[in-house]
Amino acid sequence: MHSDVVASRSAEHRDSREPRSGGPQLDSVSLAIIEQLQEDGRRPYAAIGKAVGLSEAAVRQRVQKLLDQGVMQIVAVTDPLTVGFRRQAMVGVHVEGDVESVADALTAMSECEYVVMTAGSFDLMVEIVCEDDDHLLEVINRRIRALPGVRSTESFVYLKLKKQTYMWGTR
Amino acid sequence: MHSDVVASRSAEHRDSREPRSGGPQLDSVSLAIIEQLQEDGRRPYAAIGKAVGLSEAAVRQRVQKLLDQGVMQIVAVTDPLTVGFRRQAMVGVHVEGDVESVADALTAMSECEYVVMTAGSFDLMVEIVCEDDDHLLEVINRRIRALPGVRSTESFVYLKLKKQTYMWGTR
DNA sequence: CTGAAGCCTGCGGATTTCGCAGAAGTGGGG
DNA sequence: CCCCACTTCTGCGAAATCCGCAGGCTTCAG
Repeated sequence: MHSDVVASRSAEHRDSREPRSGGPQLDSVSLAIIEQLQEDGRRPYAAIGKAVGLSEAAVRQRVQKLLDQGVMQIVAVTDPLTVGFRRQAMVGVHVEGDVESVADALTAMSECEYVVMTAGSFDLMVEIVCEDDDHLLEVINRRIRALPGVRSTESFVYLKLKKQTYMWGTR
Repeated sequence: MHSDVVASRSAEHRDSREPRSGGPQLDSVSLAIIEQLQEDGRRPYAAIGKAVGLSEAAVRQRVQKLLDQGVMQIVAVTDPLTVGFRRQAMVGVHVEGDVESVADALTAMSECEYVVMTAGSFDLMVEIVCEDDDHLLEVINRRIRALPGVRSTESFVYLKLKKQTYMWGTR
């Protein structure tokens, strides 16, 4: 019974990967629980309960619900460079026509780790994670620029990742 | 079996919070462990061990080391909009002089969630997470632009976050 | 009033985590 | 070649944690 994650997947077909914008309102207790797990994703439920004033079982139920609803995920995050992805880039995209459909196409590409619709001189910004220069070139020039609706792109190749945190709410 | 542990010689202890670029080489077993934890950050060590062919204690030691070295962190990640941060933006920064010192100053700001040095028309790209428009304005116009070395900035306010994954290596 | 739904608590058993001691492999000096 | 220092893996109890379940409390609608 290790993978209790499987259970939640079948219940609702909503893809938990896809962040929605107007999610359910969270009360201050759930917020406090999230803060605890942002500090340490493996913190025991009992310790969290002590911090937020709830029983261990209550914390467990709330965490499970937050995971099922896709409000948060508990995962390992790494510096991609240390795990073998040597080229990363932020790509700004100019779109003509339907921005959302282009965004969906980019979302479907596994090399696109981060896709966001923006206001400003770009319509979309996309973070790309690749293994090497050839891979990066292929993704940007052959795949992204080939998408219908993409007028032009501008690339910003990563030289050095300086900061990467997940501490919203703990300040 | 687990023969090729060519990795991790000199145990140079660096600042664990600051992601470095050329971190220690990871062998395939550590990579497999990370993949497991990218799927579920709370997966038990025994289950991971079964998946990668190691004992529970060995997995535990390796995970602890990866955390200590700052190669990965296990955290809860959320869609900021659902936890009360209503304004986000990517900011491109043009720098004159020492880019690294500007990057350090940005890294020190709690509203900057992501800081990366880039090649391209921007020297730095920064992701900002704020509570509202006033807060965003204050950060960009009063704090970032006031930094010595910052020549100009260009902002891309987030309209909709379409994708946010942490599944490098699992594709 | 009554039933359903949502959330919390307490509790016991199964599971996991934790610390430690020992074995096994590696890489120099002497 | 032997020995030592260092690293990493394994095995194993003891302690802590996780998990499912039954029950209590409150809210809300009929």
